Amino acid sequence: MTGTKSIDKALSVLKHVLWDEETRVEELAQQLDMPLATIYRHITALERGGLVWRENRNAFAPGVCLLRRFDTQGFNAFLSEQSRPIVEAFSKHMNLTVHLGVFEDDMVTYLVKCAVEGSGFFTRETAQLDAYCSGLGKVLLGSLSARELDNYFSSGTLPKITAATITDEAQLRKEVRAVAKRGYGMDVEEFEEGLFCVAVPITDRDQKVLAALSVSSREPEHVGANLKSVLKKLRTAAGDIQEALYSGTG
Amino acid sequence: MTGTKSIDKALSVLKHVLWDEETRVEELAQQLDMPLATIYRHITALERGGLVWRENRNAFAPGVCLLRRFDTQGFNAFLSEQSRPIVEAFSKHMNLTVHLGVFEDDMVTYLVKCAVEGSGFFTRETAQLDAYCSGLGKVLLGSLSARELDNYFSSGTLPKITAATITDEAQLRKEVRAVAKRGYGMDVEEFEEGLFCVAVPITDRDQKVLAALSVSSREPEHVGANLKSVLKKLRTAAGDIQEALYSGTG
DNA sequence: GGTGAATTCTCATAATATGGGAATTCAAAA
DNA sequence: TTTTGAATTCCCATATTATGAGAATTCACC
Repeated sequence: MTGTKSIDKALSVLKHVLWDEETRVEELAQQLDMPLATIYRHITALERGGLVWRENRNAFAPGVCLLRRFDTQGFNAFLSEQSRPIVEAFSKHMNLTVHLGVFEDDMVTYLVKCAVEGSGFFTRETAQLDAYCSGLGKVLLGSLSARELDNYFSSGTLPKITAATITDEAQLRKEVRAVAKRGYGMDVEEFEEGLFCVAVPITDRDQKVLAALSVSSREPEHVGANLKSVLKKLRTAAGDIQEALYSGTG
Repeated sequence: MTGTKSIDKALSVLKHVLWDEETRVEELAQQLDMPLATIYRHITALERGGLVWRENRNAFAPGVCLLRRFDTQGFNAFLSEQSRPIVEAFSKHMNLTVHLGVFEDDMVTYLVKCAVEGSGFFTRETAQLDAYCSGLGKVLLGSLSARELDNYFSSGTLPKITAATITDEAQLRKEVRAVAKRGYGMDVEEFEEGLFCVAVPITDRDQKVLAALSVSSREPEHVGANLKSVLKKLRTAAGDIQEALYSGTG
C-alpha cells in the first residue's frame, strides 16, 4: 500500500473511463477528487499504453492492447478501420496490391485488401487462407510462441500448391524462424506461379506482433533488386499503422 | 510523456503479466529492466486494483474488474468459485437457504445456491429467474443505470405471481430506487406464498455492484424482528466475498 | 521440521508527480 | 471565415512519492 499512490490513481481513472459508457473528464475529476491536470496526465498515460482509446471528447473505449487480449472481433474491426486509409494510400503510392492480415484459428484472415486494377487476386477481405504458403502468413507464423507453433503444425497438413511451396515441416520451421529473425517474410511463387510477395509485421509499441502487411507483385524485381526499397516503404507503412492504433501521437 | 514514469512501468508490468501465459517474476524483472522490489510493488498495486489475479507462483490472470468488463462467462465462473465456500459456510451458520445471483440478459442468474434440508426451493444453479419479484433481483435492479433500467422495463412484463407481487412499473421503480438507497432488498411473499427473503449487494472495491446475496426463509421474523441482525450477517458475508475476489488481503 | 526460493519490508534519498493557472487548441455555431 | 466557450495541454517550483539494495520473513515442497 506504499509507493503506488499515482498508480492507484491511474488505475482508478482507467476503471472509471472504461466501465462507464460516457465520461466527462471534468466530472471524473470531481468524482475522483483529483485536479484536472492530473486526470489528463493519467489519461494520456493510459492512451500511450494502448489501454484506452479516445473515441471523442467524452467517450472512451478499450485500447488496442485490451481489445487484442479480450475481444478478437472488436480488435479486428478496430484494426481494419484504423489501417484502411493507410493501406489504401500505400497501395496507390506503390501501385501494387497490398494486404493486411491477422492470424486466427491457424489461418490468415485478410482484414484489408487494396488491389490495383487488372491483377486479379482471388483473396477477399474476411477470407481465411493458409498461412504456410504466403509471405504474410510466414511473418505471422514467425510471431507465434513455441507452443503455438507446435500446435499449428500438429493440426494441419502442408499441401503443395505450386512447385515452390514449402511442404516439409522441418524446412518450414526453419524458414519461419529465419523470417522472424530478419523481420520480413517473402513468398516467391509459393502461393501462385508468377506471384511474388513481401511482408512485414505490424506490432504494437511493445513489439508484440498484431498483424502483417504485404505487397504482392508479378514482377520479380520487387523481391529482388528493389527488395530493400520495398521493405523500407512497407516498414514505414507498418509504422504508420502502429501509430494509428494509439490515440495520441506520443 | 512527463510525470507518468511509474504509471508507464506499472502498465507495462500489467501487459506482460496478462499477455503472456506464464511469467516468472524474476524473469520479468530482467526483461523490463526493473528491480525486483519495484515489480512486486507494481504487481501488488495491480492486484489491489482488481486488474490482475494471482493464480499462483508464476501465473497471472485477469482480475475481477477485467473479467467483469470483458468476459462475462469467466467472471461468473470466477465469482462462483470464489464465493462458494463463503456462501456454504454462511448458509450453515444461519441454517437458512442462501443464494448468490448476477444480473444477465434482464434476468437473475443464480450462480450459487446453498439450501438447508427440507425447505424445498425450486431454484437451481445457473437457472435464470425474473428479477422483479425477488429481494435479490430488486437489489440487482437497483444497481442498474437509468438507461439500463429503462431498457429492462421496456422489454418485459411483470406477471403477478403471488398476491404480493409488485406488478406496476411505477411502483416497482419506486421500490427499486428505495432498495438502492437503503442498501438492501426484501421480498415478502412476492415470489412464493410464505417465503421471505433479504438480499444485499456484493460490490467490488469501487462500490460497483457485481452480484447480490440473499437468505430465504419461511419464518417472517427474519424480515421482521431479526432483520437488523440478518442484515449485519449478510453484509459481513458480502464483504468476505468481496475480499475473496482480490488476490491480496488488501 | 528443514531448505531454497519467493515475497515483503525498511528507510534514507533521489527522483518524480503534483496542480493552479495561463496558454493553447478544438469544435461547433454564427 | 470569425467567434466563442469549452476542452486540453503546458509550465515549473516544490512537496510528495517512488525507488531499490539488502535484510527479514514467508512460502511451498521435500
